[in-house]
Amino acid sequence: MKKPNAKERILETAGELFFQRGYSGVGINEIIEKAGTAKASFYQHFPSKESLCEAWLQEMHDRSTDTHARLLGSDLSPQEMAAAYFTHLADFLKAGDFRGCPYSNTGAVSDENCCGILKLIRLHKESTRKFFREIASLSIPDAARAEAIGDRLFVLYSGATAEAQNLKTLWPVEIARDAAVELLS
Amino acid sequence: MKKPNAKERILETAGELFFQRGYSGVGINEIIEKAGTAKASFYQHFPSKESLCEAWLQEMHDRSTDTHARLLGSDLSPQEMAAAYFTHLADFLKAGDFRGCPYSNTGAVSDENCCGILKLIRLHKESTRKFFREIASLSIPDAARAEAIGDRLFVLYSGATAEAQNLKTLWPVEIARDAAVELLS
Amino acid sequence: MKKPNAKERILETAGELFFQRGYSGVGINEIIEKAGTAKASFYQHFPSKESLCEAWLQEMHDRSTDTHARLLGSDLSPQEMAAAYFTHLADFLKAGDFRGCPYSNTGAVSDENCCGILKLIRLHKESTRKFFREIASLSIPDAARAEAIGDRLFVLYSGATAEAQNLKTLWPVEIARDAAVELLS
Amino acid sequence: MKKPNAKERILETAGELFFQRGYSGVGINEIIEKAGTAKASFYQHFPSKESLCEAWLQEMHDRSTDTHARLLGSDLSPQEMAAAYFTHLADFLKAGDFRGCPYSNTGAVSDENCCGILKLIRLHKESTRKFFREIASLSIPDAARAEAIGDRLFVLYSGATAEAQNLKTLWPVEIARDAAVELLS
DNA sequence: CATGAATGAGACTTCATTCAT
DNA sequence: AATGAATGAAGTCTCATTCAT
Repeated sequence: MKKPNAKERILETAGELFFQRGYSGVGINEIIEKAGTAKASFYQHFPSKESLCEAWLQEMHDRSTDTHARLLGSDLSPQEMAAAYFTHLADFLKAGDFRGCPYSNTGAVSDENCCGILKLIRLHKESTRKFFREIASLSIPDAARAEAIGDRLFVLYSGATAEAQNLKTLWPVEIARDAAVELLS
Repeated sequence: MKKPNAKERILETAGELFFQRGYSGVGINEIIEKAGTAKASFYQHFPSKESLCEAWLQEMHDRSTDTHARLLGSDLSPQEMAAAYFTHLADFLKAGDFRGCPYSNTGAVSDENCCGILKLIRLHKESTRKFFREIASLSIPDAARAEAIGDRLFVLYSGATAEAQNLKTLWPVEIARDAAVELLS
Repeated sequence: MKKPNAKERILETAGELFFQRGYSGVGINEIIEKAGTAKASFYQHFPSKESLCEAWLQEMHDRSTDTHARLLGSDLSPQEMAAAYFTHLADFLKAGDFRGCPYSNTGAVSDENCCGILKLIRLHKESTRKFFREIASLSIPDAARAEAIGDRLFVLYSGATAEAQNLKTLWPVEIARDAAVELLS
Repeated sequence: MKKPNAKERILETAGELFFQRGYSGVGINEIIEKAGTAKASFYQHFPSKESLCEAWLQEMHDRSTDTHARLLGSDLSPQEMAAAYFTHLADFLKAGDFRGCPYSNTGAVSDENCCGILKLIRLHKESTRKFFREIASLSIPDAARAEAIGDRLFVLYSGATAEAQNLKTLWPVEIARDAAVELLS
């Protein structure tokens, strides 16, 4: 009755469930049941539900860091980079039933006690902000203006994600993409 | 020890708690305790926790409708209207410990079963979107372009609120305000 | 499926179980099962397992206070009082399968976090000590000597209870009773 | 990172923890963590937590047997022996944060299933009783009376230890020592 | 001889809700 | 209209133990 790789199965299962229904909407019981693990096996690998959430956020952050680097390392123009990113965002949202940004959603149910979680959320958000600033700096010579435009892209990105979730539609992403392309012209 | 207006006290108490800690982070027990009501009195006035949430969202929506009408009825220029709105948003966020948008936060923990809640969220969001479109239409003659710019303002507003919550800072709001003023020039 | 008087049944059931197997050896699940209550019913009446323990200790303390008062108010001689008390102790231990002193047993598994429990234990022990001092003062004119003898009776009583538990025998109680009578002569 | 003498380290660590917080208050996980051993290494040396407890009690019993023999073999008078023993007890209790008698504390959380543990407790208690009887026999010619007085010393010793633990004070030990000296005069 | 992953059972506590009065 | 007691289900987490390597 022993099954190996419990940790991986738990992390993968939890990732899906947290994404679909939110950190507070998913219990340990459901996670371990769907992962086919015993409760104690879970706590062997993760000291708490909170730490599981942190592992999930960290894993996604690593992946998004890769995506950012790949885009910035491509031979696309800044506008094309932004457009590609928003297109990728639209695909992601559509595929995920418009569940929005996992970081923002998690932050919505985390109080100041969850400092590990909150730190990861801020880390990811600042990292994404930096990504947009770098794109902006590629097409805008003035450094200060480039930073401001980068931040504007970041805010558009965040709003597009949030409202696509709230309204279950993709038009906010399209609006944001158009605005981004305009800002980078 | 009889206290009148139990329903109002419950609604007010729940509003504060839901706002501060999120719908899923507050239990009925805490609400009735802080409101000074009995368990069964609560269920006399609200058939479920969900319906209490709906009443809260509805109440806030009514207030924001008033705010929108007052702004649109003022003699401010479109840019001034937008600027005033974002300034008001900054004040609201600062006063509320950067808890962000109650609607988005509630949506983050509601699944498709909570259709009443989701409907109110969409109602409010569409109403806010319409508010920004009306502002845009005041300064942009072309109707289609005005709608697009209004939507852009709406997305900026949403992103500013979300990231102010995530990063516990006001710069996203300032970025959004600057962008809004620029778009309306 | 509703049953009234849950609190009383819980307290009675818990008392028996705590006494028989110790505070740490009995779980909430067993208590509520034997009491025929739902788990949430338990927590309606007692905020925690610890507070249930406190209620149990308090209840026993009240009973022992009555016993002390009744003995001291009787027309027995001091020696007869002490003898009666140790006889009563022997009966109690025999009836209870030699489980010893509930207070000492509970103290053996309570750390400094359980300050409410520890306070009740000390309260009861000091109260019992006072009871023995009062008996001693009835037959010993010198106040200081009476207090010392009273304390000696108290220590004998405690040791008799403890070793009757450890050795599952009554001779320690008989030894203590003989010593007590001798000390009061 | 290999560490030798895993068994000894486990026994030593467990001894400290069992003494400080009681048998039921310490888990295997904490023991092996503090001892720096792996779970399975523990079960290689001890078939169960219960058997670890037995090893601990046995070890302490051996040490106390030595102490008894050394005292009885000394050239002290019976009164001096008793006084020295109670002084040693006071030092032990003060040093150990008034945790009382490990045997009695362990017995308080052991039911009839733990027959190995209970047997060791009885063994140790009878051995201590015998020690006091031997002291008494040194100063009391009549054999029967010596045995009774020895038992009385034993009960005083037990009560002093128990109440020093309950009340976190040393006066019960002093009372018992005074009584012991008086009984041996 | 040593290890770390896996486990079933159970720990204490809280959830939103309903009942009888 | 108002109440406090009662509830089933679920919450997070820990227990002593065993397994394959």
